Amino acid sequence: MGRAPCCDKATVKKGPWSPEEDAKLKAYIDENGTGGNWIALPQKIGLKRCGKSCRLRWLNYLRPNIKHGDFTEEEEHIICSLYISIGSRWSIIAAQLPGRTDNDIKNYWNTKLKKKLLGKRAPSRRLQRANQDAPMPYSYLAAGGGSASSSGNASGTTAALSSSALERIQLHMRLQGLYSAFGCGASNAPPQWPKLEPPTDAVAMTTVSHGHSLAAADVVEAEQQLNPSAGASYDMPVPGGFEERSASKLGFGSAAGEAAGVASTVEMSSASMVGGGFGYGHVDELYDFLYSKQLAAAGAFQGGVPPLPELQCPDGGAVVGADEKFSTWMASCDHYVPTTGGQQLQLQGGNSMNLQDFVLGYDQ
DNA sequence: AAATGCGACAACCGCATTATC
DNA sequence: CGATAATGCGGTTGTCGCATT
Repeated sequence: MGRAPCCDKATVKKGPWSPEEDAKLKAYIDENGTGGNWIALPQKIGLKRCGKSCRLRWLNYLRPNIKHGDFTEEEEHIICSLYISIGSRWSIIAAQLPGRTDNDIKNYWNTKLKKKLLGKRAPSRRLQRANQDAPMPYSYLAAGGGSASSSGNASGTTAALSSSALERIQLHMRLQGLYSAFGCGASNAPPQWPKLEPPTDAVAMTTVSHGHSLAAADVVEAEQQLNPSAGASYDMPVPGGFEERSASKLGFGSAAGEAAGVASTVEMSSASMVGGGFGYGHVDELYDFLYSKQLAAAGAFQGGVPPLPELQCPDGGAVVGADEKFSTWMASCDHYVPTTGGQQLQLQGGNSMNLQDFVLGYDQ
């Protein structure tokens, strides 16, 4: 039983849009708006296009005030910070970058930023297609993985792990490697994850006291997927940039930071931006990492990878694991207080975040 | 000069969610 | 309140152009 198609694929044109089609669509929407019905729109203006295709074309290309290319360092900064924090929620990330579309950001991440941060070239798509007989997540391949595992059926289970989660683990570990190199790890003063603040107002996004937050949540996911019977350690290839330690053993099964008696928490900050700079807390290291200012000197990635504590609600209650758990927590935990102007997340220290800040402005 | 590899971007596909009847 | 339609979203694929062999 297949899903009913949204349009008649036999009569609908596919592929790149012509300037004439663009002009028709833009002229109509400029004059009449979308009319609230994308499905009917192409028929109204005589376009042989699927309504979804029209919508996508409008949102990603024709809509006013769209910026293409030339991401600024600040934008990269925001993308990386948010990706580490929330994963591939491209629409949410896009909402923090006026004029950018989720598609643009997604493409930019996949083609540039990911390589910049993970430090390895992605195999070409052709190569990936050629290797389809032995499916393996890209990020795992990029990590040089696939050769050794003590978890038995690891190749199969690893293949099931989302690449987003693995990438975030990699980013997490790279940053932790940096922190170790800077001596943060040895001082029992865990570094903070980036504190993101939207560029336009005083509302902040995420930071995590005692660090390690949401990316660590992916470790929980990885742990569960690699071995449902928790408590074990896993041989796992160390991701990009760590190739020289590719046989390192990572102890994912130590109930993470709990062993250290550290309850990681999510907190949000309402600290305002200062003088055009980002109020990113300890994100300087991330910034330097992004722009390779300290990589060469780091002598980095020695001393092992610190434990990765799980993420908890501010009350120490629900442990936040994978993306889904984060969503669930965001939606359900009692720090999430409805207000008349939209949802508001109550944060540690009395700060708060209006969730409507994440509303996309597509129709403006 | 032709073939191949690769990066970048646009567009498509299908599932999830939301709105409407 | 359930069914259906519309929309939103993220992952994936197609295509083009440049670089390299």
